Amino acid sequence: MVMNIKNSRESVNSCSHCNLKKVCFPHGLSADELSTFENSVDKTVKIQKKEKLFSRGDPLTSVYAIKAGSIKTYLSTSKGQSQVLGFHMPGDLLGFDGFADDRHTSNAVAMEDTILCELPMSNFENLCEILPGLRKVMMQQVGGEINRHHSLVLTLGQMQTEERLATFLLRLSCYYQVRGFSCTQFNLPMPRHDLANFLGMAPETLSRMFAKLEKQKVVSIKRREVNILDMDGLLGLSHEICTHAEV
Amino acid sequence: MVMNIKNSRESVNSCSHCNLKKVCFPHGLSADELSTFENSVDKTVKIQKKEKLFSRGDPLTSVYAIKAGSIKTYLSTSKGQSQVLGFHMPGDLLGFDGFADDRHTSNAVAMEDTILCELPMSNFENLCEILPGLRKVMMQQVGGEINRHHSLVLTLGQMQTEERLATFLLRLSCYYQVRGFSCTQFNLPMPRHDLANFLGMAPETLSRMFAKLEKQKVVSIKRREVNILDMDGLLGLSHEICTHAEV
DNA sequence: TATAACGCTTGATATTTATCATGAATGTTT
DNA sequence: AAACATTCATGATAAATATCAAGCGTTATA
Repeated sequence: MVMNIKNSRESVNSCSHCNLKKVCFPHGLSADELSTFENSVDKTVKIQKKEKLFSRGDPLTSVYAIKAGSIKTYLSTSKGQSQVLGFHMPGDLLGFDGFADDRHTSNAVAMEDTILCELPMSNFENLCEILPGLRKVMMQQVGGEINRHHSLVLTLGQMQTEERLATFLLRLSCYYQVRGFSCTQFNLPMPRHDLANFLGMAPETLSRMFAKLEKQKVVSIKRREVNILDMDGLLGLSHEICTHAEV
Repeated sequence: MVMNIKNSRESVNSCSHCNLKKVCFPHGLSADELSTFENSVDKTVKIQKKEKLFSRGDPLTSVYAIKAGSIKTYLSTSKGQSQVLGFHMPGDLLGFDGFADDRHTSNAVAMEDTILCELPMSNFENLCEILPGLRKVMMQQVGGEINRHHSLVLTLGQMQTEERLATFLLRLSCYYQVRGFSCTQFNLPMPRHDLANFLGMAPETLSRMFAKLEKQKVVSIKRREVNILDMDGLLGLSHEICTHAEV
C-alpha cells in the first residue's frame, strides 16, 4: 500500500497520447471506450528507488501500469530467502496477484525512480461492466502473465544455467524490440544479484555464464551493458517452446 | 481441440446440485446468476485416459471445469523435453493459457478417464457482461492460478529437492482437505515420472527423496499411497511463504 | 584525496543432483 | 501361468552448481 511521504500523486496525461498505448491498457479499447477509461485513471503515483509499491498482505486497492521506471516483484520465505518473480517495465501491468482474495500475495519494489498510472479497484469493476473492450484487454493481459509464468517454470524446471541466461537475454531483447528500442544493445535494469535470484542460480554462477557467453562471442557484457553479437548463436543456446511438437 | 471419436458430449446436471459448487464456478454466483449461468454450461465432455483435451496452438474454444478425473498440463520444447505445469483435479478450471491470443499455449491430457463441464467462449463473453458475480469469480480463479504459479516458481527457484517434495505433499494435502477428503491419507494421481518432471528433478532423485522422508518417519509411501505420519515434521521441512517478512 | 562500501569476477573446493546401470515389484498380455 | 512391459528403487559414478574465499574496479563517503 502506498502510504509513504515520498509518494506523490498528480493528474495524468491522457492514455490516448501515451507513447505506451500499443502495449498497455489502451491497446484493444475503441476511441469511445478509451475516453471513458482514461477518466478513471486519474492519478499517477511516483515512487523512488527502493520504495515499495505494495507488500504481501496489503489490500488490493488498485491495478497499476508502469509509465516510466521499473519494478521488481518477489516472494519471501520464512527462511529469509526470496524469489524474484519478475522485472516489470513501462507498459507492464501490476496487481493481478491480489485478485484471488483482494490482498497482495507478493511484494513490489521500485528498482529506480518510477512513475505509475493507477486504476483504483472501485472504478475497475464498474468499467469492466460497461466496457467490453476492457474485459477483452484484461483477459489478454492476464493470459499474457500466465503464459510468462509458464515460460519461467519451464526455464527453472528444465534448463541448465547457461540456457536460462540465454533465454532471459532473448526475452529481454524481444521486450525492447516491441517497444521500439534496439534488440541487440540494451542495459540490464537489474543488478546481478537479482537476476541470479530470478533465474534460480547463485550470483557467481551467473557471472560464470556471462563469461562463457562472452568467450563464445555470442554477447559482450560490460557491467550492465549488453551487446548481442550473434543472435543466431544465442537462439541456438536456448530451446524455448516447440511450435509443433507432442510430448 | 476435442475432435476425437472417443469423446462424447451430453447435457449436464445443474451446477446448483454439483458437489463441487464450493470450489468451482458457482462459488460466488447468486442463485439468480447461477441459474442463468448453468444454462450456458450445457455440455459435458468425456475423454479417456491419455487423450488430449487441447494442444498448443489450438484455438481457444472453451473454458473447462473438471467434474471427475484428472488432467495434466504441460509445455514442450524444441529439444523434446517437456515441463509439467500442473495436475488438475475436480473443481479446477482449465483454459486460461489461451486468453492472451485466443490460442492455447500449453497442452492438456487426461491422466485417467475424465469428465469436464464445458463453457464455450461464445457464451462466456456474454455472461461476463450480464453477471457481475461471474466477473468476480473469474478474477478470483485467475488470481488463484497466478498465485499458484508464483508458488511453483519459488519452489523451483529456491528449494532443494527434499523441500520441493515436502512442499508438494503439503499442497496436495490441503487440496484434498478443502474438498472434504483426508489430508493425511491419499493417493498420488500421477506416476513418479510426471511428478519428478513437475518438481524439476530426475525420477531417481524423487525416489530417493521419498525414501528419505520415509526414513525420517514423516510420511510412508507405498506405490502411490501416501500417508502423512508427522504433519509438523513435514511442515518443518517446507519453508513456504512468509506472512510477515521483508526482503 | 583517502577510504570505505558495493557490485562483480574468478579460483578452489564441497555439495547436490543427474546419469548410468541394475534389479525388484507390479501389472498386462498371451 | 508364462512372458513381457511398466513402474519404481537403489548403488556407483559423473557432472553441474553452490559455497567459500580472495581480489579488483567502480562508486560513494568522509
